[in-house]
Amino acid sequence: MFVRITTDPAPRPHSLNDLGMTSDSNPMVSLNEFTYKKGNEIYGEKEPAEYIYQVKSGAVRSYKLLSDGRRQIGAFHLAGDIFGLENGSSHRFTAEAVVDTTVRLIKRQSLETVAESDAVVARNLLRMTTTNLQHAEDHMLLLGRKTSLERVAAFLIEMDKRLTAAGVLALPMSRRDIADYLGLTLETVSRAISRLHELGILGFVGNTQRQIVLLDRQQLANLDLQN
Amino acid sequence: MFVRITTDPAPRPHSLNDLGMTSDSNPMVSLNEFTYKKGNEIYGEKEPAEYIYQVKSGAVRSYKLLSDGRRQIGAFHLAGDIFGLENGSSHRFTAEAVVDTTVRLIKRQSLETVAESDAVVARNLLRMTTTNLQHAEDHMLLLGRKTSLERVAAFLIEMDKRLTAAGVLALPMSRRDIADYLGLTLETVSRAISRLHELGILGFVGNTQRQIVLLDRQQLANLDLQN
DNA sequence: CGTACGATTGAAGTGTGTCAACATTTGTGG
DNA sequence: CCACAAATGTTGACACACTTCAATCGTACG
Repeated sequence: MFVRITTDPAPRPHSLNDLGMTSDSNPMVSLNEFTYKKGNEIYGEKEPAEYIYQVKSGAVRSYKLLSDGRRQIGAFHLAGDIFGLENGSSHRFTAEAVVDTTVRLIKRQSLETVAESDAVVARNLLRMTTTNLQHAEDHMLLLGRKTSLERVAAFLIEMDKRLTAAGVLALPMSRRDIADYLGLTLETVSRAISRLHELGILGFVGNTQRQIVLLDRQQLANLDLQN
Repeated sequence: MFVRITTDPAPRPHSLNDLGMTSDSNPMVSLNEFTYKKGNEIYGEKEPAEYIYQVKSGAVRSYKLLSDGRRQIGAFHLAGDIFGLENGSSHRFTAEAVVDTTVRLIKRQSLETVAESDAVVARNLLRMTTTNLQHAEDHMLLLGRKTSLERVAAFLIEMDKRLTAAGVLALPMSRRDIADYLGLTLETVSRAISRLHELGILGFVGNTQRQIVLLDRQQLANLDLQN
């Protein structure tokens, strides 16, 4: 089911324009596109970072693995987000398509070359890195100190802000993905969502539970303690 | 109060030289010093960020609080470290002196002014922010997915790398600080250290347990799974 | 339409938290 | 420098939030 957003002049967070680069203004910078099937790897941890990416459509998870398979997802990247922006020459996460996903690519080196001479690009690069840092800092608080209900509430609020269309949260990622993002098990995530449903804080579209309706954002925000 | 930096050729991690700024090369940038007593606040979360800081001696903790008092320490800043480098105009952590601590101050605005025209300063600013981001990313994995023993092992390895003098770890921070850094309780930290002692992985100087000797770094590294 | 995958729910287990007692160290004032 | 008080650290017993294991259900998609 498609929801058509007619005109979208709204400035998205982390658009390529934020870098001060478009194919128009910088014909040197190539903006290629590529599509990944659900579950496919976009790049692996410790691989050399040749490109940075912007999600055109779909969703991406960035994660680290421990040697025994435990996984921590550091971030989900949704439409408009830029990811793969590492410093140093290699990626610090593995990135995979959560669903079929189309991304734009920018050669990392060309970006750095531009940044060297263009203060605007350099500053925006810094601002984006800082935004990522800020997200990581907030997530440390969540992972270190919040209860399962607070984590799930925070997650729903975050997703609500980022991908709500028509008041419905159509989460592209599985319970396992959510769990690995929140430092929980998928069962605990499921139980927390059930509990929020019982509490009347959220509802579902139809009988499926993939599409969530937030009925009481205020109560949800109260569950996730202010930091 | 002005402090003249005489000669400091030693390349510290994150020294002010890394910013490409010394009082010699940039007489515009003032390098003041200030000393904080143990436990005193250096700046508070959401306060306007006027300065950035470099630890001259001592140690600093940066943390966030939930409204009910739960605390997550995001980082410890030791001699040589630069902290308080936020983007946006306000601090995202509260910073406190763990012990009596002397810091150097740099006016944030003057730094940004220099960065605007000096690509070297700008790049180093980005590099330092990226280093912070990298630490936060690794810490998310620890907080989300590691056991208490793995966390404490990782902590000891980190501190060993950063402040070992003469093979002895003299931790400046309390068990509570360590716990709030690792997302545990102080009792769990204490038990983990006792366990590492029983396992022969670490010992103590004298009868006190404030000074820790790492007897088997290899075994300690094995406990903290590679990521 | 059936098979497979993901989600939910229940029951039982466990790692870490909580509460409490005691030990040790640090700080303070005489 | 000692004596005491206060703060910090250790250890034990018990509690509980979350995990683990397992069964069932629902939905998607060949």
